[in-house]
Amino acid sequence: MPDQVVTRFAPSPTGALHVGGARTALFNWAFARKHGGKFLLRIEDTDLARSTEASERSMLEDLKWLGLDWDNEGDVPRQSQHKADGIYDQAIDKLIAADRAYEEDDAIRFRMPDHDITVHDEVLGEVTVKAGQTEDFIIRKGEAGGFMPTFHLAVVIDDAAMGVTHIIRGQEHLNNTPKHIALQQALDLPTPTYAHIPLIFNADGSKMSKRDKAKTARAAAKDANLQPPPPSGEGCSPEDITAFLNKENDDITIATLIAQHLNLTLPEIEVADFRESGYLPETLCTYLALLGWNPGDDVEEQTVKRDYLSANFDLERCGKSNGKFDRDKLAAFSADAIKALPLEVLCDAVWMLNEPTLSLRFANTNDLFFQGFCEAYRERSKTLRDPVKQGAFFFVDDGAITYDFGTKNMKKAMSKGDPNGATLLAKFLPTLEALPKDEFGSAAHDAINTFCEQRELNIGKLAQPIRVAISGSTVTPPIDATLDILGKQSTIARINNCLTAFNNQ
RNA sequence: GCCCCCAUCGUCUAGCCUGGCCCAGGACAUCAGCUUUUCAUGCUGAAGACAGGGGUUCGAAUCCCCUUGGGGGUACCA
Repeated sequence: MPDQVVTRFAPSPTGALHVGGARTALFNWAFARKHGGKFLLRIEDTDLARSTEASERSMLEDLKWLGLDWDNEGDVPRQSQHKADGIYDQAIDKLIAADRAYEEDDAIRFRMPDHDITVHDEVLGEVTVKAGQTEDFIIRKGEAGGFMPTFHLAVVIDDAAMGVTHIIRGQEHLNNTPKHIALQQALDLPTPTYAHIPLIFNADGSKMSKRDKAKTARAAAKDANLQPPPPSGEGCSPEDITAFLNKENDDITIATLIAQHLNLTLPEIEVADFRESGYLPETLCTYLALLGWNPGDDVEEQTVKRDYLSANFDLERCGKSNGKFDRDKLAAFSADAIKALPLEVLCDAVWMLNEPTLSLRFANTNDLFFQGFCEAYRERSKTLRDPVKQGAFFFVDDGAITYDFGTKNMKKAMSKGDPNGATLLAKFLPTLEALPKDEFGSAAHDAINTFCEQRELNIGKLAQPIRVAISGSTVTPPIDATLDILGKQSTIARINNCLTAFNNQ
């Protein structure tokens, strides 16, 4: 191990940071932290046409959100700048002078050596590529590419310039490594230690890509028998939608529109998607770390947090085989993490999601009713969005709750038995009305108990009709907590509405 | 096609390097039971894998070879 370990994450800013990149970043970060070294960032923007500043900004933001801090904050090198500084041209001149590179058309090609090259990989072991197996490759693009260095030349030079000692990257680069080693040798640069980590795929083995969103939206549209026009909206015409449904494009905007219209969640691919869906950054780090790395001894998710990784991560325990991204497992980790959160932290995290409906009923994070709301849903939530999703009935007007008394569960709650739920509900209403506004939930709970005991009824006989009345469904958190959050006024109003609707059906 | 990598339950994996403690352990998912005023949670239990074939060895998930399967690369993308 060198005196000072230096790792780097070097994304090309051509889109959003996606989970594969996030894991690469995480491993580089963890390895550097473990060895008290440095974790650096670099922007690989040699592809002038595809690189954007917006993408660069979003990637840095996503890394920050994940909690992966880098040590060259404020001084993140960009290859386009290095090009301007002339450091690539110097190397090219040197290679041409030594006859290790030659011009072809207006590009410059590196001459591969005629000996075998062995990569000493920390996770895969020794990989030898025979002489003649790798073709001479372009190191500087022609005029069309702005005479920019290619990725191969730029990485080699920049890694050396930044003093990078360990390169942890995806296995898609394994075949590039002999090229890079050859370049390092020709340029008299040291060869860093390499570690190629396995790739991440979808559960069905396909590549995880943005197109999955379009595919999901299309499939859902087909299932719902969505005819072309429906969701058209801002900046999107019926023709656009037809084109999208006919697979003429994979426009994410249209996919998102359809998803909203159909009320479905598109598969998360990029880090930002997971944040948007309400996953905690720590949860994503844990899941990603365990997909490809494992501390052994049956150590599982509850232990493998960022701090643990920065103290224990190593290359020896990286797996060699590709993994499949399992959303159920991530969700399970997320549910566990949410359960373990201190209440204030949970409240802040839910509030930060900026759900517009939240401020309709709650003042701020310190609102005791909001805290009750978060507490009521913590055990039921897989993501931070779940409280608002599952508790949507809290946020509508009392008159806007709709009742469908025809479904099996609703029938059971309201119509079955003698007396039936609706009758019990009507009988119980005066008792509720007589209760004080404060501590309404627990008072109501006591009243329900008494009411049922007197009549030798199972508590559910009354609790279920109340659930139905206040939520329009048979599922809510425990009655006392729910009524506490909802308050006396809304509870009474909803019960009245419900009884009216029931009698009018 | 050629080159490279990989191969344990459906999934992520422990065990493999340093063969015997492994008729293979954990987690997620699944199923069943208990808890329960709904939904969850929680608890208990069940089912579930060494890709196939050859070797080596007293003994192989562990070492070697072949086959098969999966993946990556083969760009003036990174």
